[in-house]
Amino acid sequence: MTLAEENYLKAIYHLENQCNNGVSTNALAEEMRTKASSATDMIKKLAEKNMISYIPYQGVSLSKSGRSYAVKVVRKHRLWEVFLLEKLNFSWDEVHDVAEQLEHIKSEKLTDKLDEFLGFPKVDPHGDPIPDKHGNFEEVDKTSLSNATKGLTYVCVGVDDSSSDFLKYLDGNNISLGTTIKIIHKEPFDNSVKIKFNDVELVVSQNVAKNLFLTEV
Amino acid sequence: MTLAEENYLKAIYHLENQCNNGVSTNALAEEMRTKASSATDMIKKLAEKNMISYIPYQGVSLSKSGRSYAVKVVRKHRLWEVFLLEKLNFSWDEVHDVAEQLEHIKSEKLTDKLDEFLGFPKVDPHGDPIPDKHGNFEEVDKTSLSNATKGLTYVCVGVDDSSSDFLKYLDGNNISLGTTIKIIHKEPFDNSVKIKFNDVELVVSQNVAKNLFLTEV
DNA sequence: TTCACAGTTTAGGCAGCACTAAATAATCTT
DNA sequence: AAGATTATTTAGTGCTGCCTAAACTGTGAA
Repeated sequence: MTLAEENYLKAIYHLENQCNNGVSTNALAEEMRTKASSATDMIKKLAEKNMISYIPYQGVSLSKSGRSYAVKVVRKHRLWEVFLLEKLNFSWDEVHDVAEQLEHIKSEKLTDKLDEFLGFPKVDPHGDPIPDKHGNFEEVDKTSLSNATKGLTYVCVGVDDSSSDFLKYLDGNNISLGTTIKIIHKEPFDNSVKIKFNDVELVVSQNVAKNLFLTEV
Repeated sequence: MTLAEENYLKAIYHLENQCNNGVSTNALAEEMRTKASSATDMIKKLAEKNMISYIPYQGVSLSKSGRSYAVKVVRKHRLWEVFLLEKLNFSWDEVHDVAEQLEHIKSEKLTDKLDEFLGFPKVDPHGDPIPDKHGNFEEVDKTSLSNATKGLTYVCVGVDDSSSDFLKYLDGNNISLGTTIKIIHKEPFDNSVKIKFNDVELVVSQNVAKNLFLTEV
């Protein structure tokens, strides 16, 4: 599998997780920041290799081996993120881009030794679960802050948009994974949410609220 | 710089270190395990980018920026080797291949943080010096076992052939970097050498002797 | 039901990096 | 110094992954 093929597989994997139906060519092209015709080319190659099932004009979905391969790449990505954060003291907004490169290193031994070195972490710095050696992992139970209920208390367990800007925003406001948050008020007008954590109150926009994942305590 | 370009630069760097004159197209092609015509193609590209100076039919040599770039790649390679050996418990015959991949990760921050994490090591598991952030390093003073003098005592400081088989041979005979070796006898007939270390005597072939580097104590 | 349009695929090209075969330059021999 | 040999380069090709432009498919609106 080439680097490009791995990236496409990963993109299909992420898109499948977002909406349960098949992945359209356009959606894939957009995710890959490329053109639909390029996506079609790659789709054919991946279908040829039995990594995806593909009916022209009907989108694609991962095959068993395709999903397994994608999960391996995701596992590597997330392990490297933990390594960068915990061992090399990267900040959580910096880890993603470097992990994008490291995830393509081909050495099962490396991956497993790294996993061991890190103490078999269960989640990455963004709260996403890390598959084990066999590809198994538990999805964390979570809802976005937008869907949280007024008056209840939650713990921050993940972020959806792992863009550097968003993570810096959270850093700047002292929100990190594990922060306990109480929902003070939900403003219907603009869907902003007033929250309270560490004895401070903060109003966050709908955009922020949608990208912050919580679990009720 | 693409992956292929980086590998060519590194190859030119290694060849320049071996013989001081310019690097011939054929030598480069052989080092890269490719054909001379492919080497010529790449030579043109690298010359275009001012990484090497090139006069057709006269071989190539690294420019200032080419050497600087090559040294950066070498630095990364050797740092990753140390990481794999010391942190992930790879054996010294396993580190090379994985480091070949890791050396191409593009992130100066990663390299420098890794260097720091490892405690700014001076040499890699094969005894080769690790350039610092600025590309500076000291060549270790060493002679091969073939050139060692009968009766004198040395310390093993490096290996030339970092092939897995050779390193396994050394492992199997309990020779590692730091081992103190006394030259008992040099056999003129086949250039084999009888050495003594850790109270055991061993006869090693010319091939082994040429690839083992020592420094006198 | 048909038409318009969005979504998708095909056709044809381009750049990177490899290859083979052929041409050319440098060097060695005698 | 000329021919033979070796080293190197050029020409032409294939493969990957991207592109644009054009053709095609499927669907929703009239």
